[in-house]
Amino acid sequence: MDKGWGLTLESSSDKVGFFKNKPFFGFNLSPRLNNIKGGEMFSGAEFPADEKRPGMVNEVDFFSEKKSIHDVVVKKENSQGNNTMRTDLFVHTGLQLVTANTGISDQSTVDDGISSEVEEKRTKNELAQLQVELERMNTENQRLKGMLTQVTNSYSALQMHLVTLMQQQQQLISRTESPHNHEVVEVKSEEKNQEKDGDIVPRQFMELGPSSAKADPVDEPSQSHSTSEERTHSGSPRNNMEMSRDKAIGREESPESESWVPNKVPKLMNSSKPVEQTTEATMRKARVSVRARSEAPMISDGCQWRKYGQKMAKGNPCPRAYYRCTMAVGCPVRKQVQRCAEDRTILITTYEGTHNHPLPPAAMAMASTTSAAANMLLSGSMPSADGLMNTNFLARTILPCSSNMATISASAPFPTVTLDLTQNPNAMSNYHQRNPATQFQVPLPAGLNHPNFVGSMSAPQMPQVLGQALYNQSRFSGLQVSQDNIHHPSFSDTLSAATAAITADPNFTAALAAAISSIIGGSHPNNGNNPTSGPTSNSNKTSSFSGN
DNA sequence: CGGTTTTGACCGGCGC
DNA sequence: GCGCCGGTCAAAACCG
Repeated sequence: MDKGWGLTLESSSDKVGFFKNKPFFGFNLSPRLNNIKGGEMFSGAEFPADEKRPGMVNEVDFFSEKKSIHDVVVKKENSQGNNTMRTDLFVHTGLQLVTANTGISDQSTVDDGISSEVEEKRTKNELAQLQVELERMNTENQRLKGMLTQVTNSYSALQMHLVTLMQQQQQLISRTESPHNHEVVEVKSEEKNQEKDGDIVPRQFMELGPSSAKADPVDEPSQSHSTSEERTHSGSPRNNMEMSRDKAIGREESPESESWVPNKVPKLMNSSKPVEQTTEATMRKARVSVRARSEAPMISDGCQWRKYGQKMAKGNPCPRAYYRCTMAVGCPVRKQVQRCAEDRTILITTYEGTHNHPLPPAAMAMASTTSAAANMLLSGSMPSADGLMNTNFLARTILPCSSNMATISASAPFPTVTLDLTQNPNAMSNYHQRNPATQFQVPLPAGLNHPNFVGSMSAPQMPQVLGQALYNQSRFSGLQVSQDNIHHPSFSDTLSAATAAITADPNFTAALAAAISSIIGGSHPNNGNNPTSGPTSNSNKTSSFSGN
């Protein structure tokens, strides 16, 4: 049907040149009608000749001799329609006039008479209406997307601001209660004041690593500087890494040491070390771990990663894969991906480091998520015990609906924020009723003498963090899989639902988990490998790693 | 052919 | 000092 129209125009275009570039009814038919694009419609080779005939005949017949009648008919139809119909009529009429003026059409006709013409008209009107409707909805959709982005960002900023203020309040309390924290509190407050001066907006980069503490220039306005700088002083990731390692060992810090510092940071907890350095050590090791239910080998976060290692970790039969960000030369950001030992449907992705390059929007959302989490993790002031209590307190008081989303454990050597997106009684009803505990871990240094560490990511942060994560996930999927829409047809719906849940539904965690599950449940084009598929992929290798 | 993955080797921290 | 372990390297294999 639409092909016929295209051919009609194509035929006319042979004689009426200006028609080729003229937008007209049926030019951008909605996908549900046809995939014909504007250019294709006039390509001439698209359709077999016999397909041209019917539409052409009808159309030409219709316009050839009975312009007056046609007008009457159209008007009659239009009188039943709404505003959209009126628009259609206008366009339509123009087409007819043009076609009629070309004089192409004089192939017998009048046979089917007015009835077929009316039918044809009606169909065209419907199509035109659909097209206009589609365009209108697209426009509306774009507008809403923009609004959502804006609202999300504003919400994030406000949330962070609120949390920061609350933490400051907590710090004051802590200061009065525990005088030995005095020094730390002051330092932290200073940092926060700096943030309050305008740095609270969601960062565009993952500031989990050294940069946050060390006047890292890699904040949003100066990303290009940093990138160029990074490129000048490190021709390759290898060089960069070696440099970082040397610095880490020698502790001869310079502001440019933003590259990845392996978690081999030598003992920095000596009492002789200044507080600032201890803080930096903490920042250096700060991690954000995301737990998400996913069948895919790796959740997508908007960045490009290259696998550089895989090992068997003790206590987990699933191998741990190591990835390095390859979006820019020398980007220090790494991540580890591993399946949960208890439930292999859970994928644990741990981010560490700071990007030294601009990120795509989706990755920025994720970066802001992780950065917010890390900031929360690193910006408090309470020592471990207080932090634990306060976090839980906040979780239960401020976000009672998700009270068990905020827990703190002291099992990891580095401060780690764990965003658990697996808790969803609805979406995961089939399995995983066990293990309900670890939603939001803020592991503390085992040594405990980590005066600057603060396990105080407060619960109010969670909606924002999770929302951002979800938002990112959705947007990224939509962006990167642009040619892959078939696989994720419901991203926007998921996003909308999840966003609505975040903002309105007190049980947002359940909705989020469901949304995340649905999003990352499918395969992702980025995931060529299967790093966490368990010991199957390289079981022979496994022995050499675990080896013992 | 260039980029990515695989995988055995290596390194450094840490506990005993 | 030794062994374990986490993390990384880098050559070879693989892939599009």
